[in-house]
Order: sequence, then C-alpha cells, then structure tokens
Amino acid sequence: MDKRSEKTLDSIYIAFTELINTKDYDDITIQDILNESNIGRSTFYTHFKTKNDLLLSISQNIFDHVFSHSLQEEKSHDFSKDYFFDYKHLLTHILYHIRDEKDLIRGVLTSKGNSLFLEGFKANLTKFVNSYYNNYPYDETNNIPIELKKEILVENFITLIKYWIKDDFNESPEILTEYFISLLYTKPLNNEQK
Amino acid sequence: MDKRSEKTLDSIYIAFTELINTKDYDDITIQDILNESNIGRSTFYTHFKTKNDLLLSISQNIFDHVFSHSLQEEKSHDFSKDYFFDYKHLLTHILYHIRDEKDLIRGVLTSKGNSLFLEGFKANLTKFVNSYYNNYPYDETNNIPIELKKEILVENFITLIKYWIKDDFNESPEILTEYFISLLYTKPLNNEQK
DNA sequence: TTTAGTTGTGAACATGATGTTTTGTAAAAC
DNA sequence: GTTTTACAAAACATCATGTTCACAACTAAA
Repeated sequence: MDKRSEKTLDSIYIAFTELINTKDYDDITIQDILNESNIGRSTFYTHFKTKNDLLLSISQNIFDHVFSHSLQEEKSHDFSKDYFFDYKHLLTHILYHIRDEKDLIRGVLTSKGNSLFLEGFKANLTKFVNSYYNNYPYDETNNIPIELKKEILVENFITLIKYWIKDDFNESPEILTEYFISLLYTKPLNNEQK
Repeated sequence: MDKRSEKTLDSIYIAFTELINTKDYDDITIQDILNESNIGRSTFYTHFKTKNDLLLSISQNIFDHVFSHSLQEEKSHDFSKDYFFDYKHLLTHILYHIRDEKDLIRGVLTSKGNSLFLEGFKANLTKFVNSYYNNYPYDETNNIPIELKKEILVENFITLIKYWIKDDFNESPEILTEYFISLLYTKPLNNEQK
C-alpha cells in the first residue's frame, strides 16, 4: 500500500478519534475532519464515500482487533468439557482488547448518533452468544424465549462496557467478567416469587 | 390554545409518525415533514426550532402518556406492604400504555438516530427504578454495584420492548411482565458457579 | 536517473437542506 | 366589528455535501 495513503488514513483516523471525544458523531462534519486532519476534500472522497462509510471502516478495525482472535480460538478449541470456564476466559480476553482501544470505544460508544457502531458491535456479540448456545444449548435459568435471552445478554454486555467507561476503566477485566456472570445466575428471592 | 395551532401540530405529528415508519430519523428532512403535512416552512419554525426539537416534543407527549399515571399512582400509594406486587402491577400498566402508542414507539425505537428518544425513555425508566429501590433498598440477588444493576434493569426493559415490537406486539403485557421479572430472579446453575 | 502510473491537492462548482424574513390573507379571539 | 394571531408563499443567505479538473508530489520499476 502506498505510504501516502497510509499516512492519509492515519491522519483521518486520528482526527476522527480526536473529534469523537469532543463532540457527538452527529455534530461532526466532514469539513471538521478535513480541518482537523489537514487533508483535502477530494482526498477524503477518494478513500471514503460518506462519513458513515468512515465510521464503518473504523468500526471494522475495532472489531477485527477485539473479536477476531476470540473467534479463531473458538474454532480451534474443543469445548466439549469446561465450556463454561473457556467462555469465561474468552470474555475476559475480549474485555482486555476493548480496554486497548478505550479512547476510540469511549468516544464512539458515548456519542449520540452511534447506531452504526452499536449495530456492528451487537452483530459481533451475537455471534459470540450464538456460539455459546451452540455448545451449550440448554439454558433453564429462566422461562423466557431463547431469542429474547440472547438479546438481553448482548445488551447486558454493552451496558457493562458503558458502566466501565463511566468508571474510567478503573476495574479489572476479571471483575467485569464476574459482574457479567453474576447477572446470568442470580440468587432467587427468599420471599414470594410470583 | 388556538384551534389553528392545534390543527397544525396535529398534522406535523401525524406526518412524523408516518415518516418515521418508512425511513430512519436521520434520513427525514424538515422538507419531508413540510411536504407530508402540507404546512409552510415558516409555520414549522414558529412551532419548533429544529427537527430534534420536534422529536423532543413528541417524546415528551409519549412519556406523559406512558409514565405520568404510574408516577402519580406511586406517590399516592402506600408501598410498605406488597411492594413487589404493586410494582409488578405498575409495570404491566406501563406496558399497556406503550402498546397504545405502538405506531409511534415502533418507529422511533426501531429507527437509527433515535438517541434523543432513547435518552428520555431511559431517564423516565430510571426514575421508576429508583423509586423501586427507595421502597426496597436491599437487593442481594447478585454482587454487583447498585448503579450497574439499575442500568441493567433499564436496558433490559428497553430490550424487552424491542423484542415486543419485533413480535408485532403479539404477546400480552402480562406475559411481558413475567419475562421481565424472570430476568431479575433466575435459577442458579446446578453445576459449578465460579 | 528517468519514466510511467498512481495518489494527493486546491479551487471551483452544482446541489440541496437549513433557517430567516417579508408580505398578504384567513381565521380566531375579544 | 375590530384586533390579534397563525398561516402560506416566496425570496434569500448560509452551509455542508459531493463532484470535477488541472496540476503537483510521490512511488516503483526499468
């Protein structure tokens, strides 16, 4: 790849990371990105079709980093025993990768108008959840439709990340994993249930 | 209020409801709204400052309908006994109101660029959750920070609504309430927990 | 080092949405 | 019946978007 292109893409990514931490995605104009990165308008359009296209590209970079290793590990690994421990380990692994990208993820997950990123994030998490249920299809912890349960798991994970961001990534990935698992298997109430 | 204003606001609301069910919020232009509602540009701007201002107004209408009765009931009611049953009842009540507004809520909750509505929705749900924990501050069902737990509850409720929408509001509010409660108090795993 | 091909740049331009202002008209309020 | 208020239509300035073009800068291969 041309070194100039690389340099250009880098400055665009850096400019975007800078901007997304100062204002909402909706409020960032392509003009802002051109000013911040000091590149020409036509240059931007040779690399990206729209602002959303840029966000998709950035999101994909994040997902590659955060998920690819996990999914690869998932395929090469035998989950017939200790599946629970293994998935717990994968989860922690993902959290470590998320922390690596904290500047970008904080910006993109805190910002309004983040639906494009969220969509992709959920899609990747859904793959992960499906993989879990493929290896362990019997979930009798509560009597709700399995599709709803999966969506709840995905949303819970995202809420966990947002909590982590608010906490400025203070707690460890291991603690976060414990929180997530704790949400899955709660103690029943001691008084009336119905 | 002037009958002409009322009529104008109505046509704007109706036009917006129509549009939000055909395209994403981001893609709706003020021009679209003018065309759909057959009102003049200047008329729109005498009532609303921006498109977001319109969405805020519409959101507030929804929240007034969905939540006001519940919060009023919550204040006048004695929750010292049977708090659990009472909150369950309030929850079902809220779900009935949501179903009343299903066309608007479906559009606004399914659409991309819905962060304004979501924000207000979460704020109202948070009030509700806080009210619950004020009357019953001891939650020992899992060992996670109470603020995280509250956010999870709010997000779970929204996920539940989205599931309901996908299901085209087929299941009853009572069933939905059962799902939500079932998420709160799950059975523990019978094999290893840690 | 030269050359051929690719990529970046600035400027100019067309387009379309936003938001403001003005003027005349119709409806509501008193 | 008079006054007040809301409306529509049109014109306008502004701004972001996206395209085009001619030229400069860079890369890679001979």
